[in-house]
Amino acid sequence: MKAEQKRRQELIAATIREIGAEGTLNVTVSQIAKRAGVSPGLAFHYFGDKEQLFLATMRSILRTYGALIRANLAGKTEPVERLTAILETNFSPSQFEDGAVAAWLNFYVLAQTSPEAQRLLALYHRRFHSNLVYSLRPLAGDAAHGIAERLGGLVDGLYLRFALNRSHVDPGPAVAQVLKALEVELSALND
Amino acid sequence: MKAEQKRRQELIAATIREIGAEGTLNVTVSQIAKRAGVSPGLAFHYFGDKEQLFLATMRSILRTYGALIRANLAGKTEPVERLTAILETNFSPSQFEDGAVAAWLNFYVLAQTSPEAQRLLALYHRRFHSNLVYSLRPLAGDAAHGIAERLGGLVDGLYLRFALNRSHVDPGPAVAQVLKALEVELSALND
DNA sequence: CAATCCATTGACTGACGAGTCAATTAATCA
DNA sequence: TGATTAATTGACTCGTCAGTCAATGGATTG
Repeated sequence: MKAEQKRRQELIAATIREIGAEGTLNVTVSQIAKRAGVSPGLAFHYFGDKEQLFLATMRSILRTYGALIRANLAGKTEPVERLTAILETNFSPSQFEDGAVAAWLNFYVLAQTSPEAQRLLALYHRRFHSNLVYSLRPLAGDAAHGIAERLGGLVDGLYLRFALNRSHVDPGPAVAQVLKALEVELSALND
Repeated sequence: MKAEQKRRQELIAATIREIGAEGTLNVTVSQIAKRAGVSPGLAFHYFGDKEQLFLATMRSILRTYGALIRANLAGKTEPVERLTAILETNFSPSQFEDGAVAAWLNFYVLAQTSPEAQRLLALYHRRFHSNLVYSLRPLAGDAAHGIAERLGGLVDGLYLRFALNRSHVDPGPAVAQVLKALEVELSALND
C-alpha cells in the first residue's frame, strides 16, 4: 500500500513537469512514465487511462492550492487582510512553477467535454467565490456577491494574461492590479 | 484565384466548426476537409500543415472581431458610449458561436509554444488595451492605463468563466459585471 | 483544338501512441 | 524456506493520422 501512493505521486509530478515542458496535453504516457522513472505499463496500471491520470493531476494541483490558501489565511481575521491573502495566493510562485500554467490551460480545454473536469472547475470556482464573499460581507454587505464575481474574474483573466506573456517574469504587477481593484471596489461603496 | 479564396474560407469555417464540435485541437485534417466538402489533400495544398490551418483560422476570428469592434464604434464619440460598445462587443453572440470558445481556449494552449500564436495574441491584447485607453484618457487621465489593464483582464476572465459554465445561456450577467466594473472605476476617481 | 496551367482527388506511407498482457521480480507471510 | 500475493516490466497490437504524390479533371488561352 505504501508503494502505490508513492508511485501515484511520482507519476502525477511527472505529468505536471511533462505537460509543462511540452505545453500541451499531447504528451505520451511513455514520456511521463519515463520522467517518473517507471515503465509505461505502470501508469495504466494505477490510473487506467491517460485522462484519469490528468484528472488526478488536476485534483492534486487543486488540493495543493487549497492547502496553500488555508495556510495563508491561518490566524488572519481582519477582512481586508484575509482578502489580500486570498488574492495574493493566486499569484504565488507555486501557481507558475513547473507545468502549472500549462496544466490549467489544458484543463480549461478539457472542461468543455469532460464532465469530471467541469465538476472540478465548478468546485474550484465555488470555493474561491465563497472565500471572497465571506470576507467581503462585513465590508460590503449585499454588494459582496457582485464584488466577489468581479474579483474572481479579474484574477482568472490576469493570471491568464500574465501566464501567457513570457516577457513578464515577476507576477508583482498582476497582484498589484488585483489589489487595486479591491481598493477601488471598496472605495466605491461610499457613493 | 477565386477558387483559392473560396476554399480557404470554407476550410477555415470548417475548422472552427470541427474544433467546436470536438472541443479540442485534436481533430483530424480529414474531418475538417470532409466538413468543408473537400478532400484532405486540398487542406494541405492550401495551408501547408495543420498548425498553419489553425493559425489562419485564428487570424480570421481576430479579423472578424476587429471588424465588429469597428462597426460597433462607428459614429460613437462619447467616451463612455465607446467604452460600453467595446466591452459589450466581447460578449456578443458571435464570440460564442460555433467553435469560437473552443478555438480561443486551444489558441491559449498553442500560444505557450508557437511564436506566431504568441504574436497574434499579443497583438490582440495591445489593440484591445489601446482601444480602452483612448476612451478612458479623457475621463481618467493618467489612471487610464491601469483601469484599462483591469478591465481587459476582467473581460478575459469573465469570458472564460462564462464560456466554461454550460449552465449560463445568456451572457447578459457577464456584460453587466464588466460595465459595473467600469462604473466603479470611474466613480472611484473622485476619491 | 492543342497546350498549358490550376484545382482537386484519395490511396498510400511511415510514424507514432494508447492500452494490453504474459512474464518477471520483489515483498510478505506462515 | 517455500508459497502466495503485489509490484513492475516492456514488447506487442491495433488503430490512427499528418503529410505526400502521382494521377485526373477542368479552365483558359493562343
